[in-house]
Amino acid sequence: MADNYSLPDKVHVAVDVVLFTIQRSELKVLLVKRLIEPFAGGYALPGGFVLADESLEHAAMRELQEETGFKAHYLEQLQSFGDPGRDPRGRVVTVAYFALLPSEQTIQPGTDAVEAGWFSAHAAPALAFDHDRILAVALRRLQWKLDYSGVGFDLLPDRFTLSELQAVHEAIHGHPLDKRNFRRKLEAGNQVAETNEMKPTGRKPARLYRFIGPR
Amino acid sequence: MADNYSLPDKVHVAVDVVLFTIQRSELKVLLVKRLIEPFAGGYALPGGFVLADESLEHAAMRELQEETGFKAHYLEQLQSFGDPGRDPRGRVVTVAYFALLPSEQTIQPGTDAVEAGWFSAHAAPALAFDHDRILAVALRRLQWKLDYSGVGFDLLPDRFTLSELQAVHEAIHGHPLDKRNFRRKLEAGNQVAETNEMKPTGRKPARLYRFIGPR
DNA sequence: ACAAAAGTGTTCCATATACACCCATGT
DNA sequence: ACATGGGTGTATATGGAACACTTTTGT
Repeated sequence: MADNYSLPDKVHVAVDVVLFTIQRSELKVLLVKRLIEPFAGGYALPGGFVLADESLEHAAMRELQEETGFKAHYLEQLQSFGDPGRDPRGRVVTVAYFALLPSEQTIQPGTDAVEAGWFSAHAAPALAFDHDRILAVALRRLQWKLDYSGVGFDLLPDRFTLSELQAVHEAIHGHPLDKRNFRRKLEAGNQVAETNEMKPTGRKPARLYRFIGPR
Repeated sequence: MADNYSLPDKVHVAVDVVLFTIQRSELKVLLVKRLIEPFAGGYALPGGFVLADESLEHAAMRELQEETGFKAHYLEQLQSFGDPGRDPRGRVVTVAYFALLPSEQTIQPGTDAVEAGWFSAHAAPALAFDHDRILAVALRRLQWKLDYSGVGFDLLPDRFTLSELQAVHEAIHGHPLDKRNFRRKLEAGNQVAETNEMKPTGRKPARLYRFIGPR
């Protein structure tokens, strides 16, 4: 770490959170409406500045909670974005986070501070700052993680049917999957265990499963 | 992005660079000796503070160049580290970068500003700050990228033998690979093309290859 | 009875792994 | 001539992809 340079006190650090959920088998992302300039009236990812004594993760959780009322079920760092000029107010480096919310909890957000809402993740409106780019990176990461870890479970309640889980995967990848292949892979992965409970579906009842093992 | 919070002007932004190279079939990482407190006399990753009007990538390249004289062949963002307390001087969020240098260029670094040197990446000394953690993350990323992209080529001169390339993979993964399987996978990947040149090896000459196609 | 989603196996193909010998050169 | 690393093929195991019918319930 160089000590032979004076500190540039004008660089600020923010966090932004890409919170995904599933609603009616569609992948949604949480956006907030900006009330003030710049980009007033436009949509942006929830986020804000990091406080002097909190970790980056804490800042991400706090901003999400304060701005939208939601508490993410899964949170991981995505990438940092710091091009000069990405924020017209000054030099802001943002650490982007990627978060998931189980579908049961996606009630409409409490409009405490700002207007927030769920938008189709695959067809989101144009966003403020470089948030389009951040969203695109988050989407790719989500698709990737889905195949290589059990991250899909964080989008469902703790008891779920296999068809519901498959719908999550289909919504994220944007194309249909083969039911039998999907189930075989799940068995092999030892990530789900059946329960004794059945879910009445209106037609033939479906067995409920629960998540086990490491994600 | 929250506007209802005053900006915490005490958060500084730095970059740190994990520069890998191959020397005598061993994976090495570039470390600098710290001349002043904190951690004076200890080793650390090269890095320093981001200037007000440069991109994060630019800061990474600049600090590497200034501190060690090296110019990375490949540079990509790794992850950001920002726990309060990671730097005893104050609140510093660092954006870590991951970089590669072809083995031909790993002459001893110019000791302009600080003492720098190459250390075994798998058995590096204890590092200042949280740089051990950063190095560990970089190593995992390197191993991962090696299998899923042509990143290994950035560690070799632009003409290389297949045995040299295999040695790079073995050094990074830390275990031997099967020669025929390794070569078959390369062919399938369409990432290398043979040249007409042969490299005299002291024994049977080896064909030189060059990198083609996307990495 | 019928509509609708739940559940269940097999075949085929591609990719990964294990393994051993001859070749060309410099000394 | 011999020592050294360069170069080459085959057989087996494993994982992914394609594909259709029966079952159970509510109406």
